[in-house]
Amino acid sequence: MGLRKSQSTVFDVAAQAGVSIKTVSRVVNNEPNVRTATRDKVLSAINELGYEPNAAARGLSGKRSYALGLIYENPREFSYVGAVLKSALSACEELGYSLLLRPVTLPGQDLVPEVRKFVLQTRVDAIMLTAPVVDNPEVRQALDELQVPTAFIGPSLRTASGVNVFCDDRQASYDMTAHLIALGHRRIAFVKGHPDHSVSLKRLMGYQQALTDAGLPLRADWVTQGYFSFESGVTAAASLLEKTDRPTVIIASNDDMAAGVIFEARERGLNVPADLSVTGFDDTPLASHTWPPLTTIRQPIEAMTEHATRSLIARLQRPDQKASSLHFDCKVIIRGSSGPPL
Amino acid sequence: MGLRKSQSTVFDVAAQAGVSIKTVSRVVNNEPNVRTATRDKVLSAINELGYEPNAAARGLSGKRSYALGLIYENPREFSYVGAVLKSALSACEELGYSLLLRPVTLPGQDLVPEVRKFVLQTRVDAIMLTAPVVDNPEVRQALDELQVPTAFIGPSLRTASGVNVFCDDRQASYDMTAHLIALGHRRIAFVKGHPDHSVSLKRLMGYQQALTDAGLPLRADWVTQGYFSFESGVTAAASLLEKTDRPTVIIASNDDMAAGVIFEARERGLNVPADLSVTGFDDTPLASHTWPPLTTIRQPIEAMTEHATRSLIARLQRPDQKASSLHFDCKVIIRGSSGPPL
DNA sequence: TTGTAGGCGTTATCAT
DNA sequence: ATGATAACGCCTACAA
Repeated sequence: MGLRKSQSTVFDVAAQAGVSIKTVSRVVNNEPNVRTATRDKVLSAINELGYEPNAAARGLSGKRSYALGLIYENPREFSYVGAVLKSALSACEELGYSLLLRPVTLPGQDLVPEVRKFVLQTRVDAIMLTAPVVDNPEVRQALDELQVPTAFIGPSLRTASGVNVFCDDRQASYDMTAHLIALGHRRIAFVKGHPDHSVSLKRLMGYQQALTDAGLPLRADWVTQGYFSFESGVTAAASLLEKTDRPTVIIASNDDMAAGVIFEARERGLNVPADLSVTGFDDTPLASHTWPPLTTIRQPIEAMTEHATRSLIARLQRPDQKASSLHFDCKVIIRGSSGPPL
Repeated sequence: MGLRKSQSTVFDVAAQAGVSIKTVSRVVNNEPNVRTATRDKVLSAINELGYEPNAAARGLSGKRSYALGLIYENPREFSYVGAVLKSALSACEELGYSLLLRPVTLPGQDLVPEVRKFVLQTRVDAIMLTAPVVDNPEVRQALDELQVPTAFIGPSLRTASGVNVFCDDRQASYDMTAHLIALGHRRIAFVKGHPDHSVSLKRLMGYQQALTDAGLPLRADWVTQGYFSFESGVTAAASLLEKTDRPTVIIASNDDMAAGVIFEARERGLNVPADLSVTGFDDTPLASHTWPPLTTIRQPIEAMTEHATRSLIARLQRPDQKASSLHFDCKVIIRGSSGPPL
């Protein structure tokens, strides 16, 4: 492989424009105190030479790297993480930031060194945390000690500092359950989410509260453990549907599991929703693609992530701000997988 | 263990270990010619200080950034891109590289400046290209002019340089079609993929060739245009199934569309596979999650990507290598969505 | 085996 | 409004 054409630098641009490198820097960074005529000269020099600032030099010299880090648990499927990734990336791009990915594995033997290494090596300006890592106390403390500005996407508790975005999973779950009760259901089962995720408990609590408020008993045998995966939905459904007094609805704590429930129902020759109603959570693309399509809860992941990203970057300009937190509403989306009981 | 406002550098480590910064550098980079005792001293100093090398400084000084760039078309769903992303990331991590993402939009008005900017600003050591960008002539030329080592994942034609991984989509499609013919099908429809993707044509050709070899006519009205999305699968199925002499099989050019076909079949009260067999391509997670699960073609995306990533990085150590290309086999996976015709 | 000097391309400081 | 010069943290040369 030959030599790479050497890329032009601020010096080249400065020479071409007949100014100093500092002036070039000012123009590139949109700093004030540059005469319009001067700015134009520099801009056209930049154009002619095809100059692009070197991010490494910038990061070394200045204090900031113009990069954010996104820490997430490596998923089997990108339903949730994919949505976060996509909107974080587009917001970053628009604001001139890049996004560095750091998948981790939970429960991690020792996430702290990994996170430390990530932050220190890359010198990201800030970190974004998604569920379930967002609730990991070790990671949070490590970040706190490193003094990295952090955005928390869907944390269990709002933090004393940083950017928080969340929605009321408990309420959403309550609403879904109440909706099903209103349809006439009395035999309502529930598939819990992964125990590491704080939302799992919240969704369970909403379900239980709605039953209680309606005067229905809480039957422990109608609550099964799931792990947010399709397969765990299949397994959970199998155990719920083999009972003689089987439920008329299964509420799954996410769409992947709900798809698994539908799958298992069909395997057993049950019709959805005639014989069994099924509902999910998240309104991922999958929810529209099952047959019948899933009644689910739309959580505005994109909007939440975009807000978190923008707030985080805004906060980098003006530090020492207090914690901010923004609440987003969830919404029950009714599709074909649910209906009144027979 | 206390608060560390400023992160330690090679100088701190050197002082702590009583050596020069160059020796620290040697240890950090596993260079030879360091006495074991010296190495140990340095290592423990590194440990005590919690030193981590600064990637920006490294990138600026040396000529490599230890980062790869991944360029992909921003997807609606991460079925294909997600698989590539995941395995590229894990290979990178293992080899001490980071991965920078660059989603683009095709057809892009002007991808060249975007790609140029990406490469020049980040100074990535190499680029990975996925379909369909991998076949975009402008992008390829821009990369060529920038003299960036490139890996091509699933290119239409093998390139004169760089790393190529691909599999024989035409053959895979042929095999699938032949399998269906062997089952007794004679009325076989096909949903094409997005015209921007080179695999779309290959998959169509395999289908046509199999029909021809079996002495079956090519019916133009049984070939519909799709765009790799679930919705386009629904639309295509609708047009195929409203015919009076409808096909007994629909071969969709990817799993998302196949899921759409199943969806539409059920909407019309058709049973799969009794009334209609449906097949997909790619064996994404979705393929196992539809009901019935999809007969499809497994393309070893992870293995291909991992190989591409490793080869690319290996090539960075020893430049001036010739082009390499590795072929991976596809395999028909038979599941419940296909069966003999009635 | 180890150390010293110089430079990578940018931003920051302090002049002018 | 503009410019000279010093960091930034590391690596590549070349010495010793």
